[in-house]
Amino acid sequence: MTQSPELNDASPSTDDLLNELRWRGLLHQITDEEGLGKLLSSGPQTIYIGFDPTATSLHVGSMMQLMMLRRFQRAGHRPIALVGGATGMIGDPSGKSEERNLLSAEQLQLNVDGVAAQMRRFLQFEGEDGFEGKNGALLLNNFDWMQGYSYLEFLRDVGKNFPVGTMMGKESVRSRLNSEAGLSYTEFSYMLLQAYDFVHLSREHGCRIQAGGSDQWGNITAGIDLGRRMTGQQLFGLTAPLLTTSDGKKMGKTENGAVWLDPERTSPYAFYQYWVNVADDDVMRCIAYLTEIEKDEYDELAERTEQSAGERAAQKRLAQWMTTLVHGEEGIESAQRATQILFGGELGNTTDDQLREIFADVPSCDISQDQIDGDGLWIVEALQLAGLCSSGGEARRSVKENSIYLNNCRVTDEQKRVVGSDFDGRSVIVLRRGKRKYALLKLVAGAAN
RNA sequence: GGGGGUUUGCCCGAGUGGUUAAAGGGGGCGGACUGUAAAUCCGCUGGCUAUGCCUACACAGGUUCGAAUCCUGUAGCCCCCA
Repeated sequence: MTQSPELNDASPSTDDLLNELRWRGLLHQITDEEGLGKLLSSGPQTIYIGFDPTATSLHVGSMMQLMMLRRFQRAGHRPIALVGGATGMIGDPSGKSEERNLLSAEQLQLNVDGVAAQMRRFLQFEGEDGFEGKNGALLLNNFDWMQGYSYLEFLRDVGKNFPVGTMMGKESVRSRLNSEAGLSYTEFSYMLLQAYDFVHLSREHGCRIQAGGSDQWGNITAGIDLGRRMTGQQLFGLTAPLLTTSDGKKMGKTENGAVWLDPERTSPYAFYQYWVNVADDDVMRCIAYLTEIEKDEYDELAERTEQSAGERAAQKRLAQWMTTLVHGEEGIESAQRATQILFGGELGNTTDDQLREIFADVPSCDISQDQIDGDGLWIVEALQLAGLCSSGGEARRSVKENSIYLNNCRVTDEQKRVVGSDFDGRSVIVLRRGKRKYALLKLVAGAAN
C-alpha cells in the first residue's frame, strides 16, 4: 500500500507528458499547444513557475505548481522555481498600511531559505547529493537581477515594449479598474516585472516555457509578448486550473488558516487529516492535480468512491500520498498512529512518549504536583486551564452535556477532581471535549504554571 | 437648519412598565445518527464553587414599589423638507 513517491520512479517519456497533463485536467490554457508539443519532443526544455516568498513556508496552495514542475522534471526537463524577491518587495499596495507589505532583505532571505528547503521534497536540485541527471532544478530569485536595474533603463528596455492599450485589455487589469479598490501604478507595473522575468530566464537559461495557475494567464502572456518584442523568440505558456473546492473556495484553507508544509506550522497529523477530510466531490480532482497516482489506480479509486463513498478509500490514499511526499515515512507513520488514537478511543497502555508525540500539536497546560495533591484539581477548573472551556459555566455545561472525557473516558460528575491516580503512571492527562477537541495536562516539577 | 424614524444578546430579529438573562431564526458548542461526511433530530448558548448573587437591551441621567419598555440629554444610522 505504501508507495514512496520517489523521483527515480519510471518516468513518463517526453511524448507522454502532455497526455498525462491532459488526463489529469491540468491543461487549462496553452498559448500554442501544437508548438509546445513539438518543442517538448525536440529535446529537454526548461520551464519556470514563480512563487511568492511571503513566508518561511509554502502552503497547500503552492503544491499544484510544485507538482507541475516535478512532472516536467520527471519527464526529463529542467524546472526553475523562481521566487519573487523583487516582486515580493513591492507587494500588494492596498493603500493605507505601507509598512506591512515591505519585506526586508533579511526576511526575504529567511523566506527563500525556508521555501527552498521544502522544495527539495518535490524537486531535485542541481548539485544535490545523489542526483545524476542533467536536468537539476534551479532556484532563482528575481531580486538578483532586478535590484541593479535602474528605473530609466527599465523604462527604455521594457516599458517601451508595453502598449498600454493591450494592458488595459487584460482581464486582470480591467477587473481591478472596475472594482472599488482600483489599481495603483505599482500594481499596474507588476506585470512588467513578471514579464521581464520570463525574458531574462529565456536569455540566461534558455527557458522558453512558463507555467502557473490560471490567474497568471495575463502575466504569462505579457511575458510572451515582451519576449517576442525584445528577442524575437517564441515563448510558451500554459496554465493549470485553480484548485478550488466544489463550492468554489480555495483549497488549503481551514478555520485555523492555511495548511502549511512546514511541520512546525501544520503538524504531519493535521496535514494528513486535512486530506482525509476532503469532500467526496473534490477528492478525485485533488488526486489528479496533486499526486502521481497513475491512471489505473485513479480509475479504481474513482469507482470505489462512487460505489462505497463511506470507505473513503480515495481520501485515505490521497492523504497518504501527500503526507509521505511532504513529511516522509516518519511523518506518515506518526500521522496514522495519531489518527488511530485520536479516533479509536482507548488509550490502553500507550506509553508516555507516544502520547506526547501523538498530542504534540494539541494545546497543553502545565500543572504542578501540589495542584493534584489533596482534593485535587476540580474538573471545571482543569477544563478552563486547558483552554477547552472559556468559563466555569461553559465547563459545567459541557460536563452536563456528556462531552467531556478524561483519558478518553467520559466524565459525568461535575464535581470530579483530577488527582494523582488519574495520571495512570504517565506524566500527562488527555482531556477531550466533544469528538475532536483535545488538550493535555502536563505534570511538571516545581511551582504551578 | 427643520421634521420623522431607528439603535436589543456573536449576527438577524420580536418584545412597549411586572418571573424578561429577554420569543423566533442564524451561527457556535455538544449529543444521537453516520463515513472523522452531508442531511436530519435533540440539548445548550452572559458571569460567578450558584436553590442564590452580579452584569446586560447605544451612552448618561430621571419618573416609578418595579423599566429593554415612560421622560430628558448625548452619540450612531435612516428617511423627508430646506
